[in-house]
Formats: sequence, C-alpha cells, structure tokens
Amino acid sequence: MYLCGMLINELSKKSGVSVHTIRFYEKAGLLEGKRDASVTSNNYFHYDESAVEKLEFIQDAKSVGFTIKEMGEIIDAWYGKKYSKKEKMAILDLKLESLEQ
Amino acid sequence: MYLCGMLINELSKKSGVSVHTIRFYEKAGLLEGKRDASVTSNNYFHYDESAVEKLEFIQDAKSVGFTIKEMGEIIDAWYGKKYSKKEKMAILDLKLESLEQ
DNA sequence: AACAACAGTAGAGTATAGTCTATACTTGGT
DNA sequence: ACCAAGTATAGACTATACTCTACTGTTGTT
Repeated sequence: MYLCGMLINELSKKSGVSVHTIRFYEKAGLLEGKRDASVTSNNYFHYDESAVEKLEFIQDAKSVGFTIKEMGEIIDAWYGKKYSKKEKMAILDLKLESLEQ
Repeated sequence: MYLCGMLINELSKKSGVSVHTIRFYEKAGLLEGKRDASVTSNNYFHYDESAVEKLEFIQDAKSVGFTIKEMGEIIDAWYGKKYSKKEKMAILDLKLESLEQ
C-alpha cells in the first residue's frame, strides 16, 4: 500500500465499467492512471477518485449520445487547466446545444 | 411507363436518402421494391409512395436513437397485416418506453 | 514453491450503420 | 450506333465503440 489510490480492478468495481472498457477508454484518452516511480517490480497503474468521477460522467454522457471524442473534449476542458470556469461553461453549452438538434 | 411507381433514383431524390443507403435498408428488410413481371429486359425495382413514407420514418426514428432492427420491427407492425390497430399501438408504446430510459 | 488472481500490451474480433468499388447489363438521348 | 447515366449484385472498406484472446509478468495466499 502506498496511499496512491486503487488498481484497475477496484476502479472497475467502483465504477461498474469493465476492466477491458476502462483500458479502452484510457487508450482513447478519457482517463489516465499513474505509475508509482518508487515501485520497480511492476508497472501497474494507480487511479484516484477523479477516475471514478470521470467514468460516471462517461456513463451519463454516453446515455445521451455523446461520442468518445466529444467526451474527451469535455473531460479535457473540465479537468485540464487550460480553461477558465467561463470557458468550461461555454464548452458544455455548445455540447448541449448540438445535442438538442 | 407502367404506372408502377418510381425507380430507385427518384426514390432517393424524394426521400433524401442515397441510393446506396436505400439498397442497404432494403437488404436489411426495411423496405422492398417490386419487380414488374411484364418487363423481361431488366430487373429494376419499382417503389411506391409507402417507400417514401418508410424512408421518412426511418430518418425520424434514427434521429431519436432507434436501431435498424427496431425500425424493422415497427415497420413490420405498421405495414404488415399480422397486427391489429391495438397491437400496433402496444408495440409503439413499448418502443417509446424503452426510449425514455 | 505452487498456483490462482490480477496486471500490462498488442492485436484480433464483433456489432452497427453505413459507404464505396467493381462488374455487368439496360435505358434514353443525340 | 454510340455513349452517358441509371440499375443490380456482390463484396470490400470505414468508423465507432467496444469485447475478447493471447501472452507475459507480478502479487498474495497457502
């Protein structure tokens, strides 16, 4: 134990998303685990609570028709540092408008 | 001219669905052209107004998330003879309920 | 030490919904 | 008669979103 979150299996159980699908989303850039530099015997990824949040968001966004690419953009905007709160709202608005059509 | 409706190109123009896609839908069982037995020189399919209606329905149903399989079921129910008006309504209700989830 | 359960990577396979290509025959206009 | 445009069939190809398989290495329990 290194107080560094959970491994993929636990993330899967917490989020209800299969390990396979989590890896698929990770490849698609929707979330990202971190490796612990102090561990040399393996290269396991560690996930924190934001990964659970993101997976829950993905489930919701999926159910209303967002594509993975779109979800990636929203998640980037939300969790990244490159947008102000105002810009974040603008991006979400755009997505929701396109949804209404 | 044989008073027997239109050929695929005209159907495409009337419905706004490409010839390719119409053929794809036809393979999927969503609509069906008829051949004219009195013509032996070709095997062209002829379509009537119900084909236009069906393609318009498909466009709408698609936009709210129905799959081709589901559309096929609805179209079968609607245009087929095997269901009473009551049964038709029940089938539509079922589809709409599943949509709301 | 043995062994199941879990971790990672790479890549194949599935399902849905088209979209396009190749080939060949038919029709309509000049 | 000629030729472009239209038609049919079969099958290849694309994109999205998974889902699974194969293989290899690690961890935890007995």
